[in-house]
Amino acid sequence: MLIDLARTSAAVAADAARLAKIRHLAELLSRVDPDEAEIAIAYLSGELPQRQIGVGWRGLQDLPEPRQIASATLTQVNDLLSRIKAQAGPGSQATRKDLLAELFRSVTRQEQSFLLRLLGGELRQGALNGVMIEAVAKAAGVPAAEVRRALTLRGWLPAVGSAALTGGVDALRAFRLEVGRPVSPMLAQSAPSLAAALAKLGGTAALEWKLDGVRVQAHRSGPDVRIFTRTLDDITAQVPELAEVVLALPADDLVLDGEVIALRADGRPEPFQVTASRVASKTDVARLRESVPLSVFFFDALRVAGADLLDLPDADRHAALAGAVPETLLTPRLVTADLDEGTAFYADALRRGHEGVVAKSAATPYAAGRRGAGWIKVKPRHTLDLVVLAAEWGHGRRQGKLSNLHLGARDPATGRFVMLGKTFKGLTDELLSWQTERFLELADGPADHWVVPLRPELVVEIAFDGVQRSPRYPGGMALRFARVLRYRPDKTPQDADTVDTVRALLL
DNA sequence: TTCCGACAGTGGGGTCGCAAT
DNA sequence: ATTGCGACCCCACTATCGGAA
Repeated sequence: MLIDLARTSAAVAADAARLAKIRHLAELLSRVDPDEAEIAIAYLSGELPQRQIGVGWRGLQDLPEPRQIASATLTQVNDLLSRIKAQAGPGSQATRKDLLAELFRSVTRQEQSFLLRLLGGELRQGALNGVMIEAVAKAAGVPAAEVRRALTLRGWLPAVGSAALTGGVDALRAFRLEVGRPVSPMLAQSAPSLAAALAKLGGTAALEWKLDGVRVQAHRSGPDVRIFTRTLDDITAQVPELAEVVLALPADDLVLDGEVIALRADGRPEPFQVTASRVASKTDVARLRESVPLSVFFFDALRVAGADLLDLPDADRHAALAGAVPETLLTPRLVTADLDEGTAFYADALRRGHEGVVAKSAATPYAAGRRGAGWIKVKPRHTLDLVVLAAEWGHGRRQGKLSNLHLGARDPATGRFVMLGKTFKGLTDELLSWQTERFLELADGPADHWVVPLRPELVVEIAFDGVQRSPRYPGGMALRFARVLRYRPDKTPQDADTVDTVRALLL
């Protein structure tokens, strides 16, 4: 029953302790019908079996009142969500809305609240994939490591968890790397400097250029090639030149990990927006590949010539990769324990317009998620002193706090401030409280509105990765990945950085 | 007892495809 | 032709719990 999940979710949310959350979830999983286990695991980890159904925050407005008595089963709810997803073409939005209303009319208030959070993509119960892995392990009586391993290979916890509940460890071990089915990609942590990254890895590391493109996983079985993104979406049709590259390799049973990127004629990278736009385009691909050709650089191999490599150390996997693809397709790499040598490699990557480097432990096997810190990215950081122009009220745990800052640079020509973007990152709870009070003193207009305009008096030091062209902001440029470092009470708005300084970073 | 790894939460800019206007 | 929405590309950071040291 849906009500059982809604109650479990509420209990999970009410307990701060992770072990208690795991207990609540495991108890639910222990009594769920095996036929509905996949749905239960998906919903309680904030996912939908359909992945996405075309309903977002807007579609969740103006829903009907709940009924009094709970009767909906998981299968009923899930079938309705499938019907919503299946809508397409003229009139589909109205039909979607009708079906969604039908769903919400058929459930109680507590179920509505759960569905709203689930469909809105913000479960806010303090448990998602990571906690659910533990809960599945507990309910199925298997080691969590077995669940994690199967998840890496299958990439979809509801399927893995359902198998674990039914078939235990044996069922989990049956998950193998399958060519044509994407694997959860290994992710990197970050470090503030190359020295810090090398220290974390303990001496010798493999350094690789960090290219500012789109992560791809290439699968080839004989003549069949499939290309997947980080979220395991199939983008083969959008990147035909990549499929051709893989098809031209001598080995015909392959899974490779790499980055696809648009390069200019001189070999320097295009801005990320160019690569992303090209990769996302589904129409006119044949013409686009002439005007914006994509290049691919591989940095890992999960399977070469039919041999699975995931459990091998990085050094061995890379050796296999280097044997399988020509050097022109390899991400430039340097294995070193020497900081000076590494620094020169990093500086060279930046000079050529790339994002930074990734430092890798030579010993680490391939594992999904961030566990193990086998990969550490290092990127340079810019900073600017900007003026807070406005602030937005926060959600969730930031409710009641002014959270999101509108940032502006000084325009010497007009004496006014030009907005360059927003940020909510880098703020401690203490700082959030302080700035909320301070902002209400500076409020220049109604403070009960979503956005609270401020007199431009506060200077804040902002870190960011770069400046990009913006179709949204008046200066035609925006900061990428802006975050707060600290307030600068010692500075006045007249000391703030200017739009000219920012524009110089765009070029 | 202290430290630190892993998670969840809170949102950022940009772009595409699609349906509605 | 334009606008709004959902989805997904890139992502940084803090708070918290609980196992490791």
